[in-house]
Amino acid sequence: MPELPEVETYRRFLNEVILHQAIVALEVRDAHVLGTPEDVLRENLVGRQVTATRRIGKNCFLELSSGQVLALHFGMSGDVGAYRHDHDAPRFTRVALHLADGLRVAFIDPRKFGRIRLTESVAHYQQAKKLGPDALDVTATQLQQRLSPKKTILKPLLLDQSITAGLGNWIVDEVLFQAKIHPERRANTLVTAEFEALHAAIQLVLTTAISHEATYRHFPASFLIHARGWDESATPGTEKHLFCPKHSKTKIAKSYVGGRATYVCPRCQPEPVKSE
DNA sequence: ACCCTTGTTTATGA
DNA sequence: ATCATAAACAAGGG
Repeated sequence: MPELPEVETYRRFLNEVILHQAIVALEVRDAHVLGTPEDVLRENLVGRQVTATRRIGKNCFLELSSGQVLALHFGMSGDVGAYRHDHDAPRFTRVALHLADGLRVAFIDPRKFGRIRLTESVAHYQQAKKLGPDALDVTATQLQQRLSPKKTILKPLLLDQSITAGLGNWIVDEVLFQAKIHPERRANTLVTAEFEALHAAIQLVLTTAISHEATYRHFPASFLIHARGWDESATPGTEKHLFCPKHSKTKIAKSYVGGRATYVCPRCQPEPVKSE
């Protein structure tokens, strides 16, 4: 689930539990999630402390007292947790930082697409990974500048972390629904008012999601996410509320855009005409 | 047993 | 150079 709102929620959690405390041990339960060799990581972590936390898009950073930075990416299924006793370690804990006061901070990742690596600075990492401006910082003008030269369809561009960092699959669908723009519109056909609507929708969706700590069930009824069928009966074909939150008679359409599952209200988000 | 999945990287071909 | 597509990564859960 980790898109920007989840990662921001993780960052705030880490900021609460880990700041200004000596790291006394690095426990590696599965080295697969390490993007830096275990011994190098241990050398740079043990005896140091985290002085600040940062986030760009879906990446979380722990700034260390050594000046180095620990970069966390959560892949498809990453999470964080804290525990005190070994037998209380969350299931799928892959790595844990042991703190001076006995608390252990867990990097949890069932599917192991996440990575923990050391980097010299946040700026260096941002450049190396080609991350664009964070989705919460990007302005309507910047969006227009970055998107309008492109003739390709909008949704894959919004998922592209080098254009703007932090938007994932469901958020893009939610943003486009709130902005009333079809995901297959060509980016160069959007008018200024639509870039402004896009920007407003990004702000709305991200701030709403963060304020609910990314718990989907608590999102407003006006959100498309409730039509994705993630709740209760998630068996394909048996999804429950498949109707538009604004047009209770209009069924939400599911398709694949850029190879990703995509949900659209055909009435709120009219399909582009062929000439576009 | 089969199909789906929130992300990113890489290969391949147009 | 740009773009589209698919596969790969790994594994849980329906």
